[in-house]
Amino acid sequence: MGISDRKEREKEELKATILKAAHDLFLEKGVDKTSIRNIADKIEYSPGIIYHYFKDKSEIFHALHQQGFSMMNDRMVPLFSVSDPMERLKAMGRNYVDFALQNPGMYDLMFIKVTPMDHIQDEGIEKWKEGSQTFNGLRTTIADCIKAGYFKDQEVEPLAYMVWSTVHGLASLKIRNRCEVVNPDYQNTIVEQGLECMYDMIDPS
Amino acid sequence: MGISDRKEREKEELKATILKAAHDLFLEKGVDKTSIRNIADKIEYSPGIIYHYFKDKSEIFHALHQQGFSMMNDRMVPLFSVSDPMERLKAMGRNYVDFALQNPGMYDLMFIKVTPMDHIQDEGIEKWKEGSQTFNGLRTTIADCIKAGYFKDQEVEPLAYMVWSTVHGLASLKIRNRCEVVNPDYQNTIVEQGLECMYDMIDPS
DNA sequence: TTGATTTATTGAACACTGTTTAATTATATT
DNA sequence: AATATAATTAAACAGTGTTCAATAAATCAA
Repeated sequence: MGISDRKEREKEELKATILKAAHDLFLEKGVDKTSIRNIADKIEYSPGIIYHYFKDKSEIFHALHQQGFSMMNDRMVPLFSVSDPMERLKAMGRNYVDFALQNPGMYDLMFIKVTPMDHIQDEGIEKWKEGSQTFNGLRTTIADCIKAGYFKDQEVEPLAYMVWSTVHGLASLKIRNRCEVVNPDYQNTIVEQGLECMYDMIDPS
Repeated sequence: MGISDRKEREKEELKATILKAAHDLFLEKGVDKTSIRNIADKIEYSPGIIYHYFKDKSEIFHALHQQGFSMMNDRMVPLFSVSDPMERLKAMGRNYVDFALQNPGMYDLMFIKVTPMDHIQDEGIEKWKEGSQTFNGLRTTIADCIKAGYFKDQEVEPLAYMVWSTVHGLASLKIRNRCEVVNPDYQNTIVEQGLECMYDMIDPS
């Protein structure tokens, strides 16, 4: 049975090669401008081969989408060693924004692009597991904050969604070039300052 | 000179017809799935004609982009009759989110899609006028809030960007289907509740 | 009204896209 | 070595944005 094992392994290898090429290409040129033929050229195979490893283009994007969440989770996990929940919440916020600005292509796919969510719904992937996991980290931290006496009279779920919305807004408006309306003196630091501003709102000292 | 006037008028008419067709089509099918040929079919002209009225596809999107801002401004202007600045700020927030959820296609083009901003930068349209105007309304209102004693020790610009980010986040995560991670009991009302939650943060009563 | 000129419009072409499929090559099994 | 299975390709299809020479229509000058 060693042969079929090796074949299985080789299949996985080519699949990984395709994913890596796709990843590199769309970090370099953007998701929209990366074509199947571009990927095929990069790995020096014919375009058709890709359809033996992925159902369609959106399945490739979905795979990268998952990789992105695993990257983000890897960065979030260490923060759970921060015992003060408010400090942890702030650290998560900064971490989120930093991730977005350092990996705009990935962030785009994870939180802005339509495609990967379409795929999730089409395939009936009922629970968007990676996303739920990340959101749950936020939910838990906010629940901890409430237990610690912060956010009087607030519910966890709307609060978590609002905090997420704020950091997503800060990052995505920047990524999608909507910050031109901001006073030029603030352009370079506006995301950072906006984040600090959120800190002051959720934790008036 | 009446003839050239009429020709000018007819040219404007066809240009408006193209824009209307484009507008209808992309509200119906989405921006990405609306092609030049679709628009040409709808107005019963050949595809080539569109390039006599618009430089390229992104110029059409930019024109609709501007229409969107004029729609939004029309909804914002009346709010300046609200004299209490905090009440006005809250009303602007609700108005913004409502606009986004009622016109997701337009909102997409105005604040999420890459294309129209690309065009603005390529063409050297130095000051994104429509956007600046809308943002300035927010800036003014927040400055009024500070004068009225709200937001102690905060700067206008970061605060305005943060508030904008929050409402943009609330709306865009919903529009781009990222709310599936939210507890199903809250799904339908999460944007509304998130907004209320923001109200409590900026105006702790 | 005719002929010349300008303008509006078309249709075909180009290079690209995602995707499918029959044919081909390579590998594994008997 | 012959057969069966799997991997890979090349070609095709229908679509995309865009350009451009050819045509049709409208205007101008005589």
